[in-house]
Amino acid sequence: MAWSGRLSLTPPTLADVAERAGVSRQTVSNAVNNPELLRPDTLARVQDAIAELGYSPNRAARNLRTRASHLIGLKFNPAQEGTANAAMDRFVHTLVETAGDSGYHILLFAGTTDDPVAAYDALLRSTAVDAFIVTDTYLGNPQAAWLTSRRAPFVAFGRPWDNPEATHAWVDVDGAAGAELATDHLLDKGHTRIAWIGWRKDSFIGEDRRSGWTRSMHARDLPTTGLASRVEDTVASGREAASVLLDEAHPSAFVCASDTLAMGVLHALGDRGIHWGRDVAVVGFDDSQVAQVVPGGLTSVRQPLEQVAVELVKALEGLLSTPPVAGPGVLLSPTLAVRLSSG
Amino acid sequence: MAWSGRLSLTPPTLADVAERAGVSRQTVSNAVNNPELLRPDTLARVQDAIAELGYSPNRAARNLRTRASHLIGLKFNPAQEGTANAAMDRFVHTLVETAGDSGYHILLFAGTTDDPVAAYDALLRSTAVDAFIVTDTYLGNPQAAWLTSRRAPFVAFGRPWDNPEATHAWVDVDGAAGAELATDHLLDKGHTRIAWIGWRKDSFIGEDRRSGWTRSMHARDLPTTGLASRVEDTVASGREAASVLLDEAHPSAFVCASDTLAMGVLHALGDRGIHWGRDVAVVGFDDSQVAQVVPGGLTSVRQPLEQVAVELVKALEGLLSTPPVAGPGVLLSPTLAVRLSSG
DNA sequence: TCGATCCCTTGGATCGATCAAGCGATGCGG
DNA sequence: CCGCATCGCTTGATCGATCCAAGGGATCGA
Repeated sequence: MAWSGRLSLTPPTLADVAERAGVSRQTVSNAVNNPELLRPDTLARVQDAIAELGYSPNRAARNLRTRASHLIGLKFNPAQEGTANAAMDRFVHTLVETAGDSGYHILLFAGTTDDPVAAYDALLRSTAVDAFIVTDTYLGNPQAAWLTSRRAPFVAFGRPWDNPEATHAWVDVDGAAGAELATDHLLDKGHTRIAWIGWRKDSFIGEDRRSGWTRSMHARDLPTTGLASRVEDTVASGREAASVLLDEAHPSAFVCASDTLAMGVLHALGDRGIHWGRDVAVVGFDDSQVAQVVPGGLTSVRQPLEQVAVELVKALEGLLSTPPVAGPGVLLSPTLAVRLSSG
Repeated sequence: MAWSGRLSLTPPTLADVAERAGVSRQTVSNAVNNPELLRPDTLARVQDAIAELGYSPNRAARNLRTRASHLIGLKFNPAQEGTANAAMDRFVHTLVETAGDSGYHILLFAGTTDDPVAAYDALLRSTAVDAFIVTDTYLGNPQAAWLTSRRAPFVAFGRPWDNPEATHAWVDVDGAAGAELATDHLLDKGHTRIAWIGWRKDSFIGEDRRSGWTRSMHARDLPTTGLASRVEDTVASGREAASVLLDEAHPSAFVCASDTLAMGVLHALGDRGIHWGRDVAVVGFDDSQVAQVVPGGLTSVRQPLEQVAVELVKALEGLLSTPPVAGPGVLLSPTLAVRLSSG
């Protein structure tokens, strides 16, 4: 506060504080970074001076000397229009908070689709960030391999599906367990013909979630053939897939790989005057805002994004400490947000 | 690329490039910052060396010398659970892209609710950011006044409702025009009894949007008394308000201050077996993902967030140029995304 | 031939913090 | 009383880019 009233617009420096407290610059530096090195009375005197002047270390200078920026790079991938996947919002928020508690800020950057590593490269070369959090792992992950070869510290939100040999740190949510949770929930409600609507086969995440559904069905010796459909992640294709399944397989419940697809199912049911939640149960995936506000509510698998953020930051702290501590992967379990759509 | 293969893990410096290109450090610096000062052939030679070494200026060093970080601070306010307001997502994305084109990155930080300016203060004092984009202006805006007194460059997304004298730069969307657009649309469809469900009176934005509805109604000499309701921004209160209005005022259409409230209206209509879109029209506000994926689609006022981002960055560039150019406020017009809920 | 550009070099200082070495005072054992 | 380690603090160098001032060499026109 103090210096804002002064004539000079430049913030106070370490030297200013030193002069005021009657000590050397280094002592002030120690007061800030290694207080235990100072005698209590000196420390108090320096802290008083710091408070009086409203001193805060200059980031640029500190970054230059210590070769660290205390910034974590995050490529911001927005939700697609017309889908229900707004997980980024909730995730980023807790990430910002958690990182902040550890003294890190999040630096957002945009990526060009044609060259996915260009933006990472630019930030690394200019030493603008200390590490990255990589989230766009839906279809393989060229960034991870590239960052590894570059020896750049990073943690991935998402398993290295395309490369089981990968040794980097990662945090992920067990999608199979989520789908299993959803299917078990429906089975417990008495359903036996439970259909699956998921993504196309080239999606690792989609196949993972699907495996939870099969696992759950097979555990009760129920058939799955003819009950599954794999489509694009849009409301329209979810609606179409549901329509076909209703005609051909007569399911009494649906589990979907996303809330977007689940909305498509609701749409198809509405077309036929079927009362969803009463006549046919529907469960989505991601617990998006859509699931929360649609009349009656859509039962949906909820990813523990807050926990994910905490684990990511924990892993990053390990990587950035000296010596670096490389943790193994962390797999978290989702929960089920039960609402009226599942009866 | 090049240096990543070398034994040394330190990135190349300006001096390295200079040596390789056979020029002085100053010339390399000029090649990067003032290319027009160099003879074309020298420039090419230096650029080759830069490319070969994979050189990129060290941000920390540059920041220290130039007293600029090329970072824009943005407090990340997440959408509330259970509401449909995920505008942040779309807004942040375009902001990151637009800022990136101008050489700026976005630094996210979290704010504590008890002291709204503490986080701003810390970043300013440590010279971590060059400027701020302030978005949380729903109920007055203490940050703006504080930042002004601190002489910190910033642009607000949202008008200075609580202080018309404020001189800072801002960008906003004309909420009244949006509500007017929505109401006119319904009037054109033949509706005359159009109800309004908005926020509590202490919300400047809510009152602004409401004024668009009254303006539109009065322009056609239609009454508004008894047709309006002011509640919390939740699905439940929207539902309740709609229910009361349906009983007492028998409207044939609703205009809402948010998609969240509009979802509440859909809920209330569903409760009574009224077919929305056919029997009763509904229009929401914000064009959230919910509006886009709800079966049939919810007609909604769409804010031009991409334009907002562009204008914000433009204003910031003005503020950060020398001499600073302070632009006046910019008011943008929303559009209407028409879907089946309005017939 | 002289001077005026133009393009680049040279050497240095600077931004503000941290690192590494060093120095005086104190305490303790021999 | 000396030697030596320890504590608490100071001093000079350093990170890498930019800014500044002065000047040198080549080219060109007068």
